[in-house]
Amino acid sequence: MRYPFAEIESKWQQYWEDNKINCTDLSKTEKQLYSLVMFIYPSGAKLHCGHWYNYAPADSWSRFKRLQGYNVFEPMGYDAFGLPAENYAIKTGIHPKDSTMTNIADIRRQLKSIGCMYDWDKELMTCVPEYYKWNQWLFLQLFERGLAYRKNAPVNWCDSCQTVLANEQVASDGTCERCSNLVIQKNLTQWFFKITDYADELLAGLDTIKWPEKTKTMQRNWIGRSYGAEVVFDIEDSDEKIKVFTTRPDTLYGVTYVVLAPEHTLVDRVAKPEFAAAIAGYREEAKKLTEIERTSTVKEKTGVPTGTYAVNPVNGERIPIWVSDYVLLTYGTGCVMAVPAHDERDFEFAKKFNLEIRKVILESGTNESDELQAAFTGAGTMVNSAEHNGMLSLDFKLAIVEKLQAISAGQKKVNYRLRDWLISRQRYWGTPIPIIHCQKCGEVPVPYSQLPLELPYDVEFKPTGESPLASNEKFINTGCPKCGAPAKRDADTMDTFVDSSWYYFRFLNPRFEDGMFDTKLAEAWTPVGMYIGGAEHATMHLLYARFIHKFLRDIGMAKSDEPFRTLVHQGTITNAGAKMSKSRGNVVNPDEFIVKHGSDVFRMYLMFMGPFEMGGDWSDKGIAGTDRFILRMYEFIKNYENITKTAIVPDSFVITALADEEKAVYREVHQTLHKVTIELENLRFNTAIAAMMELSGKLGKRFVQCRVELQAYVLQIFISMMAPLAPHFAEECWQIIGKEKSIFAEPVWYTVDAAALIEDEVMIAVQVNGKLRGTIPMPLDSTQDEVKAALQNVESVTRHTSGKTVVKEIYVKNKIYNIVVK
RNA sequence: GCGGAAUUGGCGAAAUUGGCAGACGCGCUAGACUUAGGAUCUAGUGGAGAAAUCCGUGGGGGUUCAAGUCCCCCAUUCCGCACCA
Repeated sequence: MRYPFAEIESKWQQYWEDNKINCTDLSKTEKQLYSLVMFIYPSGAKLHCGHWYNYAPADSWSRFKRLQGYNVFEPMGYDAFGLPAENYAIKTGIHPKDSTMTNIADIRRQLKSIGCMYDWDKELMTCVPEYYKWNQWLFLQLFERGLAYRKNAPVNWCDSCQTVLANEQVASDGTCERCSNLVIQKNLTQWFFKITDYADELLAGLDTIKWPEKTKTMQRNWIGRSYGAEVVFDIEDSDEKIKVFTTRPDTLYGVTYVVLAPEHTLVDRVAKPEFAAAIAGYREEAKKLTEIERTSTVKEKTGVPTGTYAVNPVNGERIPIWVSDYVLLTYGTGCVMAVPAHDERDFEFAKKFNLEIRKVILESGTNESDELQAAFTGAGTMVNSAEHNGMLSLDFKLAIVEKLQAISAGQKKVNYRLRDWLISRQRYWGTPIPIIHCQKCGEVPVPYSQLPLELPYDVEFKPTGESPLASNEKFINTGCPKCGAPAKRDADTMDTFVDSSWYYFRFLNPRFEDGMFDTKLAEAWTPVGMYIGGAEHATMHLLYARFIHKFLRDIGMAKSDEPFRTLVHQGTITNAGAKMSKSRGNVVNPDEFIVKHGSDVFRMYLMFMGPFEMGGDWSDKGIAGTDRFILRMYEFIKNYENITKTAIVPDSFVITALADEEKAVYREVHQTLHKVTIELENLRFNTAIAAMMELSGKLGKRFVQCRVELQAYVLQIFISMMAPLAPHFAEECWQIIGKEKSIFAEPVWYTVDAAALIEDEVMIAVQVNGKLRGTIPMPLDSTQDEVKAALQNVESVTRHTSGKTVVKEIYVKNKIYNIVVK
């Protein structure tokens, strides 16, 4: 005998679609809940078990909320622009648009087979002009406010993808996030979004949202705010100045040299001619190193002198200027004041090149004359610091900044690790940047009336390091909107993270034509109440979306400060220890399980495997368990056809009025309901399912002894508890017991009867010297004396106490009785 | 190097405030029903032992009447950050 899942599942999916059960009425804003999963990238690899592991439980949570009476909006769409489609085109000659559309059609079919309550009327894809028009609009809005700008900067270049990457897209081992090729540095003029303007707010906002602590920490570290001072050093025989950022202005008297990053433009201007050759050589060497080699903490320090000296603003000392790759151009000012005595890196460098190490902060318990074995980075008392000697370094830290300010040689400064978001990509399959470059007028925005600036279909994809659009004459040549002279369009396209940084707004009405999105709907439906997706986006998508949301708020489009109120990361499903990916060839296709077991069983199995946020290595070993459970329940419920029609089912029962067998059943159902409600609320599907299985085992013989009204009542509760976890199954069973309407059309979630949670008898564990010697049933809330009296007759206990002295007795009501004997 | 999370039967995993370790499921064993069983049902199932009992939550110490849970040290795995001045 098998559970006829194929008929049942297609029947209900058809029913949901025909009756628009899953279409949310967004005009009803009472008890509204926007429940979102990260939309899908439509690659050729199609849907794998990892996607199911994300989407199915997210849907179960949403369905649970719907049954509880929330008006839930659950959309799905396609993050359809991006490099893989273009790389595929280079390999096969199939146009990205064509392959993407084919993939979307396949993936849509697969998504529908999960049976999620996606509102398909709101489906969207980012690669159509109706969508990316608004990326361009957003770009122009940012541009008008100076938040989109172009600059020449050393950028991360992936030679295999033939494009630049944002910092966030470079993995920590210096490889490309997409293709794992080694990323190199290149100087290019690129478009940036000024996310740094929002650094402080992005940091502060983290305290207001319910996100995993780990993700918030990652964002905090990524933003990397640090407090300190900017100090200006004059350069001997030059009008140039060196600005440095330091978090330790208190060590200023201990500066014995200054270091510039090799790429710093100042290097050429300050270096003495006789040192130029050595510097040029050093720079060449530095360029060859990968980011990871260069920044490795174990690498030995290298560097070359410039022959020029800087002047310490507080004591007028001449200090040599060096060039070293341990200083990064992209952090702070690209220049560092070196204090070898109090900084580990400077200490190491000074030791190697025999530079002076001067102690200016004395560690308590040490003498000024003691030789430093390592840099002392803690706080202490000032020494060798002129009139400030004897001061506590912590006090001096504040005082010195005031002094610097007074002599115009520095000021307080907050510095960020976060850098502006580089959004240009030298690729085809993305949103064209709506800028025209005119010889006379410079960067001229494409007028709003001309949006969307459409991506042409006919282009050459061969990666040349230049955007494919550059070679499309028809696209690239245009007139300047300002002066009319011949001009060229920007040939780059936008990072696809621009698309995903606001898509949750667009979902509310993807066909909206009067603006980027319907702000009225947005006001009622955003921020997103529950957002579920992978943790790998912690410092990319999830940071960009917060930034864009705040920007949209600032231009009056959104009312809230944050896009995603609650965030949950599902765990990663690996296969043979590795993340599933087409290139590794370890993708597990869910389709075969759907064919063999059906969608509900597969979904339940995924949820039953373990905690949602944990993930784990793929195995289908236990799927028989959920399969058997569903079959058993189906067979069981089939015995009670139309029971709700034949019996008059009351809304509630008074437990005291029930017979003993009925009481037990009633209690078990409510205890399970209590447990399942809490577990589902917290996305602990595994324990919710376990509780359901436990209940099914317990009902057993007693169920048939119950009056028919109670039987119907119990079945109703049971099916509604199953509905979020196995929606097709529940719909079918709901119909079997005689319900006319879909359970999701008329949602029900039952209320726990508190009276049913109270047991009148409890099992007390009895210990002697902490070792379990027996358990005895006792009436609820029995006193210590009552339990003690009952224990006299328990042989397994008295055996261990008789003839011994009782030292102590501990009784925890309704739980445990521990006798300590000697 | 720094930071975080984890480590529980043969396997996936449960376990309020410290209070009966192993719920639930897989697998396994035995039985039932069957022409058959890779279907289904029933019972058993952490290890050792005939039993009483003893031992068991990565390892070692500690606190406590009582520790998977709290404290200290160590190991392994995964993740994040990695010269951030």
